[in-house]
Amino acid sequence: MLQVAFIRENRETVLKGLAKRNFKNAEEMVDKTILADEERRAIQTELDAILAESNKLSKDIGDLFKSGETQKAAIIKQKTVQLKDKSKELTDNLQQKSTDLQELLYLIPNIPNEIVPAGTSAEDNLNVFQEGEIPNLHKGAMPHWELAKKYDIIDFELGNKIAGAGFPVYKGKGAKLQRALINYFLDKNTAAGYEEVQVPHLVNEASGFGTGQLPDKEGQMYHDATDNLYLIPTAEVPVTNIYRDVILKESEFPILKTAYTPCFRREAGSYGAHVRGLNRLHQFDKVEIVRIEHPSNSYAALELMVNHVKGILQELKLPYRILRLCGGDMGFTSALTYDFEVFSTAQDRWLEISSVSNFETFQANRLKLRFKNKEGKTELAHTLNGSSLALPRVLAGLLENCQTPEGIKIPDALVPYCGFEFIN
RNA sequence: GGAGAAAUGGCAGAGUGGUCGAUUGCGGCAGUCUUGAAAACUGUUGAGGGUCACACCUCCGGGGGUUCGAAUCCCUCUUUCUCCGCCA
Repeated sequence: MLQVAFIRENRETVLKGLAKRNFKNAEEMVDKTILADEERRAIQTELDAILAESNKLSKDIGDLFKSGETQKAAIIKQKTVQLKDKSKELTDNLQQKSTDLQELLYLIPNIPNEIVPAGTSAEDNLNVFQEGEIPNLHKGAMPHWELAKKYDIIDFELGNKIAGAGFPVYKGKGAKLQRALINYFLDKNTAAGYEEVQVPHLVNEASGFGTGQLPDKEGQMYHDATDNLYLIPTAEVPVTNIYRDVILKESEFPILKTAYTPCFRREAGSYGAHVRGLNRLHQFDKVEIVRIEHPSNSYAALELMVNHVKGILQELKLPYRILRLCGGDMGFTSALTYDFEVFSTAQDRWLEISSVSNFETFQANRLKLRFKNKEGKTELAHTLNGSSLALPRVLAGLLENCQTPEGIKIPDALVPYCGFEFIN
């Protein structure tokens, strides 16, 4: 969430940013927030004065008791009763106003970076880079779900039986290929300096709030009501929350983490042809990279992350492109996002396989993730994350683009991880 | 799952109703000494709100209560430790 002080002091910038996102009722929301903040501070000031007086009187009573002047003490005691009533009332008001303010702040998305293109939908995203050859497939080339069936490497019906739609079962070389991809991605990430971590796949409410999944995306996560835990929609949540409520030393920057986790998404309301096969799942595997950066370095870091993911796709020899997301298509918490899409030749469409974002201080503010700057003051850090990479659509692209009449030709980089060169 | 104990600043650990946001030690930072470092000595060192800056306010696991006054008493939740049970 944005800092109130920032909104207060940069009203125009905030409004401009929200306009880029096509955020509705921006002016109303922002002014409501500023007003709530003013009211909150006014109540706080009033309350503080009463508490100060009340503290003083209590001390006086203490002194009077010590010197045996109990009668005087009794008189002062009566005075405090009124103060107490007033302070109780103000405390309630303050709490209410703070909650109101908090709720407003939760509703305001991050301000897009200068270079984010204006726009309302995926149509307006900016294609900033593209490479890799789109293969000419042989006659009879198939989409991945048919290939999966033909070679018996992914069983959607079986997953359906065990859990439901969107929970595939990977079999034989399909399962092995999954494991190979995970190991390959993790190795690439650790080689680039990211420390590998294994994290819980369920998180508590505080973690959900920390990275911004709660309160607004509640319905997209699986929730265990008995213990009030959420199945993670991405490793971003547990990994970034390692640094919730942490004050770093400036020398600790940068922090680089990578984690493999399954990801669980309810994806309520998504049905139809474009979610077929591996295109959209309730459970999928992903290897994530997370960085905690000094504000002055976060955009250089974003660049590094983009180049890192590029390197992997080059090595896999998959045709891909990079989009700079427009204001309307960007995630709630992001200031700048690059999406990677692999071309699915048999489906003749691009599939998103990675999303790399700089959140600036938006998450850090919720997380209370700070560092001590050179002046010794605490300042919010910047958080970034990206997929490196999400498995199902990489697999879809791989199966479709690497198909030959003789079978699926595994990219060279993966062969040492798979232990086979062909799926046939 | 059952019984008992505990939760205090980066860490260790005092404090059991009144100038306590908190003794002390370690660690961190700055300085003195030193060619430099170490050691020693001196000083400094939690977070948030508020203010031009002070003042002032809040926070001793979370929430609630008693009291003029709570780190300290009561209730409750969470977590940790010890013992027992179960167990990959």
